[in-house]
Amino acid sequence: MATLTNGQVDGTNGLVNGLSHSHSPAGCGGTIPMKDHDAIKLFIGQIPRNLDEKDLRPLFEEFGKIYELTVLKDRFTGMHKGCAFLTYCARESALKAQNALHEQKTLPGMNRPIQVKPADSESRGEDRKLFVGMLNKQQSEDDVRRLFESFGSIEECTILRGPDGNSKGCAFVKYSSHAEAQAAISSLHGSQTMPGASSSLVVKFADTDKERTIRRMQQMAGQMGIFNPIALQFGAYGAYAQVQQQQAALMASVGQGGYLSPMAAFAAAQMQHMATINGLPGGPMTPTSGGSTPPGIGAPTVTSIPSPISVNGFTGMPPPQANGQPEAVYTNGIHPYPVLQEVGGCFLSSLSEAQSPTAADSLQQAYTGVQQYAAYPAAYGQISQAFPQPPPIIPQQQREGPEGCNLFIYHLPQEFGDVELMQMFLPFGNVISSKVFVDRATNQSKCFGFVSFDNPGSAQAAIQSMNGFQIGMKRLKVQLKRPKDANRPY
DNA sequence: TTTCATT
Repeated sequence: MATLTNGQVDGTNGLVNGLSHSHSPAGCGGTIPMKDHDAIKLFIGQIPRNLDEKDLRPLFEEFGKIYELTVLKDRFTGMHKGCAFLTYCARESALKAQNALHEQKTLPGMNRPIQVKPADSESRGEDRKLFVGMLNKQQSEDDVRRLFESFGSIEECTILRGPDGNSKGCAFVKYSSHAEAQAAISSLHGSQTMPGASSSLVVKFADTDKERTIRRMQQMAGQMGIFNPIALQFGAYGAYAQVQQQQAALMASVGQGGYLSPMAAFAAAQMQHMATINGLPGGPMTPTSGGSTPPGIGAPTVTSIPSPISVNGFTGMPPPQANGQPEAVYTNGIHPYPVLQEVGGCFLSSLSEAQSPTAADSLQQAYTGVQQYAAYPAAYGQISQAFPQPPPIIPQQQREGPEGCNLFIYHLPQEFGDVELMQMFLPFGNVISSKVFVDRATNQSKCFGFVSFDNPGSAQAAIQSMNGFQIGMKRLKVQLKRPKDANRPY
């Protein structure tokens, strides 16, 4: 059917031709719908983005009277998100639809079958969903089910696959209860090594939204090209344009206390930072937090942050305490640069419920990831400053600081030169020198270098925030430089 | 080795 394979649906019959029996429920035209008190809201996934409510309605109406059907759209762009919520007047209709459709049919243009299942809001599934890693890539969903079925009733089992359909060697398994999931972890985690897997089976609770957010931010940081100094200096304003939309999204989500897309947060924070540095007004980023918004959830309160125009302004300046976090959560009381940290705080404020001294370790862990994330855009701000304005102090000569002030940095991006290296570390203090080592023959960076500060505190702060910082696929190694004569036996 | 998406 050409209409469908082209993804062109005329809205009156396109989809139904393939899927429904053109049956209309009798007796419900024109009535005001009422739903049962035990109705179930269904989540519908894998919907082609060119189908709207009126296209979808016929497909679902055959299972009963629809109370509400809403295609999810981006709040600002209006972009179809490829999924919908569906509530039938009768609970029974939802069950019938789920049975008949879930994973049973692939809509035109989609490469995975339609999803019809209770919405997250109906159940709260996170605490019974497991991530299973280190599977053999040949193992099917059924194989995984067999492995897990003795611990409880499995509601969902999905092998993660790439675009080519190949297994990524991991899966999600959702039980009907937390206890069942826990039992599976106890019995299966590390219990065996699948042929071809590089280590033993991993069975753990799947990431929470927050963990996923953090993971995504890290990935995004690698993707956006912001670690490439060329892109940084010449592409900053292009990036600015690209993300404006997302900034708008950030504003409203923050204002409404809604979900904050990591991309939006990241982009907005960058722009905020740039605006601040360039002495521009913060645009529409008026903090709207208040009322029930928890501390730290507000828009990054740039207005409350001293303008970081002075390079020295970064030195040892204690940032505002987002969330009222105790000092203890920062190792040694050393703080990353404040601007993005507040955005970090935004994500973390909810991670840090139920604070207690015993929670300090896990908090520290949580902070480490975000702190790392938080740190770079500070450097980014500095670099963007270099674009419209003369660059900050460039060291005229190699100077080594006192012991404890000199850092060795490994796994630098290939493109990084002395200046980029310095800019990356400026947020932590006065950089008195920076040197990337280059291959004499090729003039290519050897991807390591040295940075010297004028005081050990700055060096420690830099280690704290930048060691392990993910850039693309690599993580920076940032440690104290060994004293000159160390490790020389002669 | 953490998903395509959950107002």
